Amino acid sequence: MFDFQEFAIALPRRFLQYFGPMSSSRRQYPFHLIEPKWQKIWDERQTFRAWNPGEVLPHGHDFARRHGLEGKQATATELPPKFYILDMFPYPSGAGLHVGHPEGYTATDILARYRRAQGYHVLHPMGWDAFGLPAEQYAIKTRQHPRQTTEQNIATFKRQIKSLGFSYDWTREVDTTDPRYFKWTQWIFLKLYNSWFNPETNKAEPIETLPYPPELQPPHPALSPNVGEDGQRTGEGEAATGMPTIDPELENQRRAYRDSKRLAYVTEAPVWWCEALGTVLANEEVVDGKSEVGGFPVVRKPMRQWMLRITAYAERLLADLDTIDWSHSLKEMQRNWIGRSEGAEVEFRIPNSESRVAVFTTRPDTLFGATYMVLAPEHPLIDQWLKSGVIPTQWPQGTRSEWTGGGADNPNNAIVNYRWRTSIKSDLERTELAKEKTGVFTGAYAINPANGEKIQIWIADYVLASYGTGAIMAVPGHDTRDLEFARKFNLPIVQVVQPPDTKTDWQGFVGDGVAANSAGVGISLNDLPTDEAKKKITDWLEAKGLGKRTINYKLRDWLFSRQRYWGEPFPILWKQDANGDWYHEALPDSALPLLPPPLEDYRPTPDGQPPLARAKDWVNLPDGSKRETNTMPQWAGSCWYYLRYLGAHNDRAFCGREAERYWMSPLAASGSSPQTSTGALPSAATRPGVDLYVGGTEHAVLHLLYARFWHKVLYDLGYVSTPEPFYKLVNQGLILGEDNQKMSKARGNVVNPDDMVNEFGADSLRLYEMFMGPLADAKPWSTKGVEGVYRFLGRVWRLFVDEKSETEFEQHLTAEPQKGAERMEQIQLSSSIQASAPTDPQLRTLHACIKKVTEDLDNLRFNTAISALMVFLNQAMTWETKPCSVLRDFVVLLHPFAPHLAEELWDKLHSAFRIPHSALSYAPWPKYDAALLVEDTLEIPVQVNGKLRDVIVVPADATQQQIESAALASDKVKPFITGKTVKKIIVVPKKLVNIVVG
RNA sequence: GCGCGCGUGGCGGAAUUGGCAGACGCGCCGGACUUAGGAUCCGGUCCCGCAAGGGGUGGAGGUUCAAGUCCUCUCGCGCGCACCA
Repeated sequence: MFDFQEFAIALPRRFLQYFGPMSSSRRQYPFHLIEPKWQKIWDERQTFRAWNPGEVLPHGHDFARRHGLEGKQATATELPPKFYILDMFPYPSGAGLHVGHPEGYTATDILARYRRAQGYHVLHPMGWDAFGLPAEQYAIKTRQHPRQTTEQNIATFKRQIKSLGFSYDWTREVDTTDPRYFKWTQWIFLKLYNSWFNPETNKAEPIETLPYPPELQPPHPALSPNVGEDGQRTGEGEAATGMPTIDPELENQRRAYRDSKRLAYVTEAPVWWCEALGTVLANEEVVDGKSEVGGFPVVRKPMRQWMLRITAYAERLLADLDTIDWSHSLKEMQRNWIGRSEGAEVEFRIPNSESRVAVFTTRPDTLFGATYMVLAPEHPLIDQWLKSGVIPTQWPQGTRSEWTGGGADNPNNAIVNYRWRTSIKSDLERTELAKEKTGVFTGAYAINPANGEKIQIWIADYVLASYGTGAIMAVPGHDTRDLEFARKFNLPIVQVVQPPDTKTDWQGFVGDGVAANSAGVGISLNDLPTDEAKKKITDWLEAKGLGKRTINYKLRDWLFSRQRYWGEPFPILWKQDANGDWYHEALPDSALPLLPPPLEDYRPTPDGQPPLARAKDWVNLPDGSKRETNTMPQWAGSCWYYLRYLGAHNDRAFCGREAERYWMSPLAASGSSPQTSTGALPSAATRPGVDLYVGGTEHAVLHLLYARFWHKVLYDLGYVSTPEPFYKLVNQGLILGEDNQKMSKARGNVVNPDDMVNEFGADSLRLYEMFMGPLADAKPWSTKGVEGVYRFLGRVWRLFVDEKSETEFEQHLTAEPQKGAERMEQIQLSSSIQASAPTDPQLRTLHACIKKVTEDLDNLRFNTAISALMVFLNQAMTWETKPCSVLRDFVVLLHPFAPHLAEELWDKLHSAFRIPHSALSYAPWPKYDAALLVEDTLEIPVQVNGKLRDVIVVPADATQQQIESAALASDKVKPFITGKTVKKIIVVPKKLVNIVVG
C-alpha cells in the first residue's frame, strides 16, 4: 500500500510544505493562521459592537473613530443612521451546524459589513431559541436537566458560528431560556392577558377600558362603569379599591365576562392532543393529521387551554402585508393561512321549531340553487334538536333505506352512529378518505329563504365545525363538493348560474356567470352577472333580516399552552371563588421571572397532567391557590427576540424605549448621513423595523405570523413604534445534497461546516455558499465548487504577496508549525505592487468592479458580485505593475465576502506603504466614478436582419450617422446587403446596429 | 383540485429588463513547468461543420427591425394550500 508519509520524506521541500499529511491538497494560503488571528482581534477590540443612544463610545473604537464619536455619549441624532440586519436565530440542536445555517448568516454578514463600510450604524446580533422538545426528551431519558444539554449545545453552536468570522455584536447575545430573557416573555404574556381587542378602535387596549353590557353594570349609581371594579387584578395598574363592595355574584359574572374578552384567554375546546409527545399542539403544528415534530398521530380532544386572540388581528395582519417588502410567495402563504373570504351569512328557518340555522357562503347569488343543507357532525344544534324533536324518531315515509344505506333504524340512531364514526377518525383519515363523501340525513328540514322551499338537513364530515358557522347551504349545481355529495345521495341538482361560455356544462360550474332560475317572491336575480347578483341578494337578505354580509377567516386563535417542562411557565395563579369555582389571576410584574421548579422526572404525570404538576410544593401556594402548570410553546420566545437585542441587558424593560425608537424607527435616525467620509449618499434608505431579516422558509407561516401578531399588540399598547417588525424579509433557499441523483429532498445537512473550515477555511466556505446561486434558490452542494472559490482566494493571496518570502514562510511553517502565526509577518508584499498612479484601463477595471459589486449587494445578488471580483482579479493578474490604491479599494470590496483574508492583505498593504492604520471594518466603501467607465471607443455589434454579422469599433462620441456608415462599410456586412434593398437601419445608441434588408 | 413560481451548455448559474445568449465558477481537452501532479501558470470548451456558414434558451404558434426576456397554447418540474363553503 502506498504510504504517503513515507513517500513524502523523499520529496522536495517545495512540495512537502504544501502537501502536508493533514490535507488532501496543497494549502492555497495560510488561512488556518489568518482566520483565528483576526477573529481574536475582532473579539478583543469589540469591533462589531453597536451602541444604543446614550451610551458612551470609548476612545479608540473604530466605529467611534470613523464617525467622530470617540468618548462621546451619543444621542440618537448624533449616531449615524441605523441598519438592523437580523438572522433567524437557531435552535441549538445537538447535531451542530449544517451548511444550511451559514448560508443565511453569510448573506446577512456580508450586508452588515457592506453597510458599515457605507457609514451605517449596523445592528447585527445573534442568539439562541433554546426552549424545545429535544432537550426535554433527552432529559426524560437521562434525567439530566435540559439546561445542561441546552448549554452544551449553545457552546457548540457558538464555537462553530464564531469560526466563520461573522460580525455579530456578541454583547447582545440572547438565550430564550435565560430567566433574564423569559422574564420579559412572561411580561409580554401579561400584556396580552391584561388587554382586550376593541373592535371600535380596531386595536388592543388595556382591559380596564372594557365596557360591560347593561346587565353587568354595577347597580350603584356612584360607581363609574369601568373604573374601580377590577378588584381581582393584582398586576400593574391595579385599580383603586375601597369602593362599595359589589355583589359577589355580579362580580363573578363581570370577571367571567372580562376573562372572555382578554387577548389571552382560557377555553375548553377541542384541541389536537398528541399522545406520543404528551402534549397538545396548535393547528399550525399539525400537518396531515400528524404532529409536525416527529410525525406522531394526533387526536381531537376537548381540554382546558390557553388561547391567544390572534383572530382579532386577522384583518390587520392581512392588510399590512402590503406595507412590507417580502417575497410574493411568502406573502401569499400568509394570506392563504389567514384565509379571508367575503360572503354572507344566511339564516334558514326550521319548520315547526324556533331554531334557525345560519350558514356562511361566498356565493349568496346561488341561494336559489341550495337544494339541501349540511351541518358539521359536531354542530351544537344537533344535540338540542335530538332533545326537542326537530329530528324525528321515525324516518319520513320512503326515505330510510335510500338515505342511510341501512344501518340505523331511526334518524336519532343514525346521527349518533355517524358522529361516533367521525369522532374516532383522526384528521388524517378524514382527509385521506376525502374522495369518498359520507353523511346521514337527519330527518329534519329547513326552509330556503329565497324560494320558501323545504330542503333536507344532512350531517356530513366534509363540513367543518370550526369554519364559518359549521353549516352550509349546499348548491350542488355550482359547487364541486356539494355536487359529489348530491350525486352520491341522490339529492336534487338545479342550475342557477349560466356559464359565460355556452359550451361549458353548467353542472359543477363554479365560476362567475349570469344568474338563472333565481326568482322568488319579491326577488329575482335572473340575468344578473354574478357580482351584481351577490350584491342584490345580500341587500335583500339584509333588508328582510334573513342574513348579512360577513367576512370569514381560516385563521383560528392560537393555542398557546403546552404540557411540557422546558418552556416558560405561565405567570398565572388559579383561585377559588365563594362558590368554589376556580378562576385565574395574573401574577404581578414584580413576581417575574417565574422560574420552573426543579424536577427529578420530566414526564407528564400518570393522570395526564403536565410535568410541572409533579412539583407539588411549587404548584400549591399556602393561601390555597395553585399555579398554572402548562408552559408556553417554543414560539413564544422567538416572537420578540429581535426586540430584546435592542436592550439585551435591560432589567427594567423588555428593551429601552429610546433604543427601540432608534433601531426600529427611521425617523429617529435622521442625524449624520452615511458615507460621510466620501460624501456619498446611502444606496439604501433606512427602513422602519428590521431592515433585513433572513431565514428559512419553514418559518413562513408560524413564526412570522405570531411575531407580527405580538408586535402589533405591543404597538397598540404603545411599547413599540412600528406596526410591523420586519420591513424586508428574504428566505434563503434550501441547500440540497451533493449527490444530485437522489434529487430534491436530500438536504445538504450531511456536510459539516467544521470540515469545510478545516480544509478550505471560513472565507472559502462563506464565499462558496454565496457563489452557488441566488440566495433564495434551492441549490445542490458541491465540494468541488468550494475548491473553485478556494482557488480564487489563493489567487488573490498570490496577487498580493511576494512568492519568495512566502515560500520561505511555508518552509518554516512545515518545520515549526507552532510558530506559524508569528512568522506570518515575514511574508512580504509583492514588489509588483507600487505606489504608482493607476492607468486608465486599471481604473476602468476597478470602477467596473466597484459598480457591479455595489449594485449587486444592494440587490442581494451575491453570486454575481463575487463573479465581478473574480473578473477584476483575472485582469489584475495580468498587470505588471499593480497600483497600491487600486488594490486597496479591491480589498475593501472583497472584505464583506472574505473578511479574514481581506484584513490580512489590508494590514500588509498598510504596513508596506506606511499608510496610517485604519480599520478595514470601518473603511469607507469605494464609490465608482462613471466618468472612468467611459471608453474612448465602443464595440458595436452589427446585425443584418437581426443576425450578427460583425462587430465594429467606433469612437465613443460617434454620431448615429457615423455609426450607420461604419456599419454599412463593414467588409463582413457587405456580402449580406449587396444586391438587396436596405429598408431600414436601426441604430441603438452605444448598443447595436440592425440593418433591415429586403 | 386550487394558488404561486420556474424551465438556458456535461454541471451550478450569468444576460443593463426587448438589443452580441452562455459572464463567473465547476468539469473536461490541450500546452508550459516537472522524475512525478490531485499544485501553479497559459490556451481551448453551446451544438453541427475543415471552413464559409448554419442551428440553438422544454415544445408549438404569435408580436417586433430585434424575443431567453412580451402574448397565446402546450409539456415538464418545484413550492404552498388542500372538503375553508
